[in-house]
Amino acid sequence: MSKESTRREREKLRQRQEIMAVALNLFSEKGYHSVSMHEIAAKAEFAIGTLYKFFSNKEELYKALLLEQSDRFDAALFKAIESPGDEIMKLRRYVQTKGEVFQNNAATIRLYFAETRGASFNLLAGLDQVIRNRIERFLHQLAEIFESGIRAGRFHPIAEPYILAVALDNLCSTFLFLWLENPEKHVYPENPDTILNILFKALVNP
Amino acid sequence: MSKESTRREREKLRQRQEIMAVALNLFSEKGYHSVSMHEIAAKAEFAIGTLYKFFSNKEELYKALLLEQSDRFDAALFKAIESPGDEIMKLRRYVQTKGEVFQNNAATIRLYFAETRGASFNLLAGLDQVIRNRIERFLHQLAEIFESGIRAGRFHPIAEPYILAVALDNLCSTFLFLWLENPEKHVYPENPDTILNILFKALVNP
Amino acid sequence: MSKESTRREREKLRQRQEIMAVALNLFSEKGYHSVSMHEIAAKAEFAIGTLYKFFSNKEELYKALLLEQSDRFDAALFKAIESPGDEIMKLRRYVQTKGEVFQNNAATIRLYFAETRGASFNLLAGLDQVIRNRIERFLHQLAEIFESGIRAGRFHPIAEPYILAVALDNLCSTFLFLWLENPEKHVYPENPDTILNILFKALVNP
Amino acid sequence: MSKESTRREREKLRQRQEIMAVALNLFSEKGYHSVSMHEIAAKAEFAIGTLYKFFSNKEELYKALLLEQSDRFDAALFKAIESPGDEIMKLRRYVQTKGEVFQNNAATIRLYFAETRGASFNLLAGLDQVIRNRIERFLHQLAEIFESGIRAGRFHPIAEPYILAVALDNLCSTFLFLWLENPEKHVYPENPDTILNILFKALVNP
DNA sequence: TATGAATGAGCTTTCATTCAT
DNA sequence: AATGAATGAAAGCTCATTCAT
Repeated sequence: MSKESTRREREKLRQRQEIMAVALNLFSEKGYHSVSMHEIAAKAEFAIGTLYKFFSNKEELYKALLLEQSDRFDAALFKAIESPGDEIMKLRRYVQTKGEVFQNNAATIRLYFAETRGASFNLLAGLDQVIRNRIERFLHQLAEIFESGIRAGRFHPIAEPYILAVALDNLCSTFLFLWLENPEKHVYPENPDTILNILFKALVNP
Repeated sequence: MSKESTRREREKLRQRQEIMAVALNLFSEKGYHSVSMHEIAAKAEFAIGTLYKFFSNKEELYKALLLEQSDRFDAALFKAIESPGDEIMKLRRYVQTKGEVFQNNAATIRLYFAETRGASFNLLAGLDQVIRNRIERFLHQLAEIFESGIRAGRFHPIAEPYILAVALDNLCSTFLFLWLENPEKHVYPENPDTILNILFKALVNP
Repeated sequence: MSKESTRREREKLRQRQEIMAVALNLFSEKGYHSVSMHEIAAKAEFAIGTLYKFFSNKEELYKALLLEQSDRFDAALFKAIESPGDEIMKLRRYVQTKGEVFQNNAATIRLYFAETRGASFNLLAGLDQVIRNRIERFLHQLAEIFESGIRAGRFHPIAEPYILAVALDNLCSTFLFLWLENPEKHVYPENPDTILNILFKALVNP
Repeated sequence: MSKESTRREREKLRQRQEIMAVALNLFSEKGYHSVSMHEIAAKAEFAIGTLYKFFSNKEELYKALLLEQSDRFDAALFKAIESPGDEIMKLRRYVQTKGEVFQNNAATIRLYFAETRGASFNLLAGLDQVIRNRIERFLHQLAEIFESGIRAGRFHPIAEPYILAVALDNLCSTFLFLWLENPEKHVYPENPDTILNILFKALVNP
């Protein structure tokens, strides 16, 4: 009986993920408003009513999608900066992991930026508050690495740690967007130092 | 007689701008798809038919909005980097001007990023080709400043000029988005050097 | 003063006819519903308000058009069958006149059949009652010719005179429609007897 | 299970026919442009969306209507002229069948001629090409009967067979229209010979 | 429990008509 | 008297959502 219900639950979860996978592809390809619930149902080979058993409305499906993906990314990035090593190693791993995550989940990234669909404009706004908090928490964690490096005399205190965290994250995103937009022309550097050097090395001659 | 027709034209222009102002606010608040032409008409206190006298359809109204605003921004930014002075002065003026433009046109900026409305993900995609070309042209102009600085031995050649241009531009945008989203918490630095230093000064101790 | 007002009235009539001429062309080209009052106004180089000075609405303009044209056709056909001569000469003149009228007024004929636009289906229905009465009156006049011919022993009484009138009129229309539809292939016979013979000569061998 | 799906399909077909019946009545009463999809939906007691499940747009519904009816008429008329017998018997049966079809399907006939909805004038133009071909094919078949009669020496060769076919067909239509418009006053002759005599017997005394 | 037929609010757009100038 | 800017009812159509089976 417990086994039975477990099997059922597993089956349900599998169906839920099947729907989300189809929705992810469609939303990232065409944008939120250009995908209909019927289209998702048809491609996932479920009845439209079944979709509404799993997600109470279109918005919920969309949010669940974002949440699930953000979860995976967050875990991977947290893991990268929490692993042992000095500040430079941690940043290096962060740059590398962010690149891998982006490149292995192009559809999801597109989803993030495909359509903010609401009162929002900024890369964060329009996302679920849960996701925004998650990103904020991560940036502070990243800032702590800079702070620790500065305290250790390893980094110059050229800006506030949080500013530096935002700057590094943004620098990575910039390279990744260039790559996403035109993979032939722009390559996300395999060596993380290429990006870190923009922060680490002096641009202006002394 | 000429006076008469001038008054009419002025009146027409005023109405057109009134519609655009209302549309700008609504689109930037709620996104393209969540604003109806009736809503715009009602808020602008015109009959729905009158909107269609000025803009042949919703898409045209939206594009006209983007184009007009992009025009103003482009002019301001070009002026900033074309004014006399060495490379550092030009970049400084650019950072400052971009900040002013953003902060004085928050609604417009929201519009730019409110909704890409398509299968796109990148911040440029989904925009009118005219605007994309304009942005691209500007980035190349910005890249030339870096290139000139490198040739003059004033900058270290730590990355390709175009990459540096994109990086600086995105760095500014990122801080401005943080400010836009939460003006109390995040302040766009009044001193441009705060941003430029991230690129200009060594982060890692030698 | 009387001269003055006469000149004005003439001018007004000229304008009215100018509008009707433009409307006739547009309606016959595109059909009633596919022509807008604005289109007519623009092509006639009048303000839209001016059209409404002459015709209280679109329907009225259309009806006026039909009425005026029907007037001209009716006059021509009546004249044809009222002119002196025996029954055969009258019918001959009728066939010839109907041909000339059709061929010289293709646009108008198209107008008649372009769109019945109402609860109607038949070639008469949907037309103004005035026009229907006019046509009915004409057919009776035509029937009288057949009756007179039969009474004079000049025609076989193979059917009621009214039936014969309808048949002859329809025979002419048939030839003319064939011609209208494909002027190269089907020619309306220059010699009226070609049509009359279908009625006048035996088809079945005795 | 199969029974189940059959019942569903029958139900669907019934609904489709219900919509078409309502549409037929409305279109034939008021003409294509003067009937709205909402009106059809309301009268058929369906939601507007349901109409669009059956017919992808208004035009399709209209065409489906014409096609279905034309199909039935075509079959009946072909059957009439293909049944055994000499040319006169075939023509007689044709005249009779056409009369029956018209009189039993007044609404449909009205539909055919209710509105050509275009720049067309001719009774055929504006119809679907499929229907026009069907009519054309039928007229040629009818022409062959005349030709065969002429070759057999049974008919005088007073005109080209195709012309005679068109003439007979239009003659029937004309009388049927008179009847349709005013059933009390004009009677479509019960005896087909009344019409055929106009073609078959000499009108003018020798 | 899963289905998908049915719903109808709400969208964009057109155009006959009005009326202040 | 002539104008044409302004109006808004109403059209065709879509699609998120519901609920009887």
